[in-house]
Amino acid sequence: MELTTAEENYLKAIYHLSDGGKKSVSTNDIAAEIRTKPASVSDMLRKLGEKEVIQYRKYYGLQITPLGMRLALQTIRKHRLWEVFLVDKLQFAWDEVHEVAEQLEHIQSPLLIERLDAYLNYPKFDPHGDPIPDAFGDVRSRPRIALNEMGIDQSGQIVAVKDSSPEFLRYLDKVGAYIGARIKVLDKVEFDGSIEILVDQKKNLFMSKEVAKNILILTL
Amino acid sequence: MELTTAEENYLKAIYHLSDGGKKSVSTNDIAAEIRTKPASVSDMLRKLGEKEVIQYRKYYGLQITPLGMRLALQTIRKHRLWEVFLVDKLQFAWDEVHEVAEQLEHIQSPLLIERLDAYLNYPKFDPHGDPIPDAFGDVRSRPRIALNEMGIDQSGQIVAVKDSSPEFLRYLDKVGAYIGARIKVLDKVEFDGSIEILVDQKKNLFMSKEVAKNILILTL
DNA sequence: AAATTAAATTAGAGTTATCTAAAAAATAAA
DNA sequence: TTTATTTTTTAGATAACTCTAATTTAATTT
Repeated sequence: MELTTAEENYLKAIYHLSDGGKKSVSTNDIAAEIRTKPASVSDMLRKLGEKEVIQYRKYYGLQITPLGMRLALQTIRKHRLWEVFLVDKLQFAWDEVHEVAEQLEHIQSPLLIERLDAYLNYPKFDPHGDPIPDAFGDVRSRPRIALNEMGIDQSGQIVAVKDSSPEFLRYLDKVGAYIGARIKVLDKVEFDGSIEILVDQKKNLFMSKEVAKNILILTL
Repeated sequence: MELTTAEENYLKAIYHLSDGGKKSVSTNDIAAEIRTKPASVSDMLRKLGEKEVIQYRKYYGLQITPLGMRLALQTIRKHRLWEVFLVDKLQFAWDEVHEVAEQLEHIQSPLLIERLDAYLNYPKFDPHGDPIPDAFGDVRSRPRIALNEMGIDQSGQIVAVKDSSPEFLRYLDKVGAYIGARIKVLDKVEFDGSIEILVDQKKNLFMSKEVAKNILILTL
């Protein structure tokens, strides 16, 4: 089964929006994610249906097939491995990698990915803390909750971010919140959901709910 | 100036076939090189002419413009840097790199290429001995002649190969002819142009003219 | 110089992916 | 439960790249 670059991008978007096949996804959602028009999405869904990577009944909705799942995970694996390469080997900052990885993920060469994986020492997570599927598509995911859902005095470790936009990542750099940091919730403001945390037992950090929602924590 | 992947491939082919803008190139030659039909080439030449990367007068021929030269060299630079990466870092054999580099060369990211170049320690030649243009498109080319053009008793060093097909490169691996090897011409057969050489002062090697033509030597 | 052959180009059509505008179906509201 | 709204799909165009078949131009041969 061979997918075009566009098809891979749609499938990846569907995988992400459906949270790995769990939630249902709308045509409009996909259009927004891919930054295209709903009409284009409809057309592509028909094609993806014909290729049997999704099961599609028009007006009703879609479901990723096991084949589609496998292919989506393959693309995600490639994307995240390239991100690790860019950060670990080429000194990219974590907010600079997405766009380039978006291109690199479409390179077709199983040998290349095998070798890259080995060269990087079989990393389990990308620079944003997202798990890298192995060659069989298996994902070692850690149970994690958004920072805004933690209670006062609860402790944990930042393991990933939900939003990977350069704007958000640069903000985190600025305030010193990085993946791996130990944190403890000091206070929560009921009114607006903002939160105060202690980072690495030495630095107080105050942030809005909007920010906290995009920081994922492994609780201790 | 932005070129599509297809345009980059055509421009690269034109650059190679014209020997860097020296020789004239025919529509048929380009079609053969790109493995496409002459009709497609005509169409593309018109487009490349409009984009002013070549000067094109139909039925007469074409000439690369300085702009086209710069863009072609940029693509070649990327191709060869990726080849070095694949061989030096990912343990690819020199006959396995071409196809993958053909894809990687189209990744658009100036930062990526800068960083890759630095990471590889600013290599001057790719695994086949071809010079890598620097960021300004300057090429440090060495004067070199084909092995079949050398005279008896002449010595030199293998610096590059003309043919980069897996078949040819694997043959060279098998007989122990590698880039960097010191060689000396022991005998030449007038009848068929075949040649006998001494490799690294210890190994005798007999080869056809067809093979010798594709081995490039830096004479001492 | 006319006729033949070879090379290059145009015409017309197909594929992939996109769009706008219009129509159809499903959902929400009155 | 009819009406209104939102969502989704189809219809028809466009752009990039390719092809086959037909035509035009250039080069060769007689």
